[in-house]
Amino acid sequence: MRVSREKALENREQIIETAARLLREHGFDGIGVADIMKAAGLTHGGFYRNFASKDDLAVKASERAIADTTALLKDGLAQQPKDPFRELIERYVSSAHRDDPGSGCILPALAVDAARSDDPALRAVFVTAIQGYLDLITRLSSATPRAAGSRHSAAILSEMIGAVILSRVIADTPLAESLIAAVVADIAGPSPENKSAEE
Amino acid sequence: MRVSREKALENREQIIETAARLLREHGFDGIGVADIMKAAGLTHGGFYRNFASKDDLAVKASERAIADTTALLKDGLAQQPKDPFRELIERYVSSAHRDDPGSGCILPALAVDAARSDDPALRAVFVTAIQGYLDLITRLSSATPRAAGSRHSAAILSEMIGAVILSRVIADTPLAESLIAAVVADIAGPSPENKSAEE
DNA sequence: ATTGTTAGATGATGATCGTCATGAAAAATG
DNA sequence: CATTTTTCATGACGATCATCATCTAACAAT
Repeated sequence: MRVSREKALENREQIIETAARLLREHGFDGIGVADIMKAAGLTHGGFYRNFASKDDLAVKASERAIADTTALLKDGLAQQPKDPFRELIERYVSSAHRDDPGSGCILPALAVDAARSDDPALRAVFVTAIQGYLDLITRLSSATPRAAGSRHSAAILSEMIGAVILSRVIADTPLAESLIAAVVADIAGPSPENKSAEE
Repeated sequence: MRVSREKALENREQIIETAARLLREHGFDGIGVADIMKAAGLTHGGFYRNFASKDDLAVKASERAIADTTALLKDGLAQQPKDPFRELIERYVSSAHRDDPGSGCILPALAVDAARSDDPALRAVFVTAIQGYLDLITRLSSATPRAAGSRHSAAILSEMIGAVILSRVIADTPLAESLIAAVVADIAGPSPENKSAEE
């Protein structure tokens, strides 16, 4: 059957949004087209009118995921104008991010899958995302009077991503919380709240 | 047909070794039982006489991968008794490791896949591997008179893993080599060869 | 030498995969 | 109102998936 022009566009957005979440949760090879369509409230029939292939959807869903998390991050950092760098680290390396890969950064969720892919369009999306993060970190860390300012942004980003990935593996062990705390302190220094209590 | 008792054991080892490589290269969901068996020089028929399931093979292959890389690493570090910590970092965060996931550490290759799994046995293998690395880093970094000695091992391991993953995504871009160099310098300090030239 | 055991090849299972042809039905256009 | 256009559902395509039953031939034990 047919549907209004705006409803069709809404459906397409819904597919991309749903795929952005499910792909991050299950990986590129861990979820199928039919399941994505069903989760989006449609059947698998209309898929190939909207997308050329599953790879094509993966590209668009990854771009969407980046746009969504970037917007969310921008709002979050604006709320903490005093120390946006620390805010970035505390949001990124956190149990909340660890427990919700479906709405988190694509790098810890899908970068390994992207690295295995031979689709240049997909890889390009991830390269762009990495460069965006490197720019952001360079900007925020250099503006802050901390040891992090002297570190290369690539070193900081590597540590952030590795920490989220490791924390997801050990999510249900005693190690989990201490790893997050250790990495946040390593990158952003001891937390200001505890600092007064220490001295 | 049947095969000698030692040949059968040899075949089983071959399956595990082949799976250890292919799973690291393609991910748990990226390679099938039939392809693994074929690459091991067998047909898919005899698989379930050796392993209870594909997950069971994944556990045994992951354990094997850890044992192999640990042995390789131990040999490598023994060759550099003066500065084993730097040797560890330079071997781990390297273009060689980036370009050969099939015989590299399972953490950058499969930790994301393991985090998605609900098989407790598989997750346990990875948790053990992480703890092993944390112990190794603690041991080596504290014995070395460097800034790394004051960093938490979890922070260093996160940075190592994140760097390898990122370098695999950007493998064919100009960024690739500079990221590796930046992270090695960040963890282990400026390389000794260049140090004399700098000053 | 005979016989029982068993490793692995053959082949089939149902499920799921990505992809696409067709049809129906409603929106868009005249 | 009539006609054309287009979106999505139905359903099927062949390929591949993990898993297993069966068979056979050669090793192992007698």
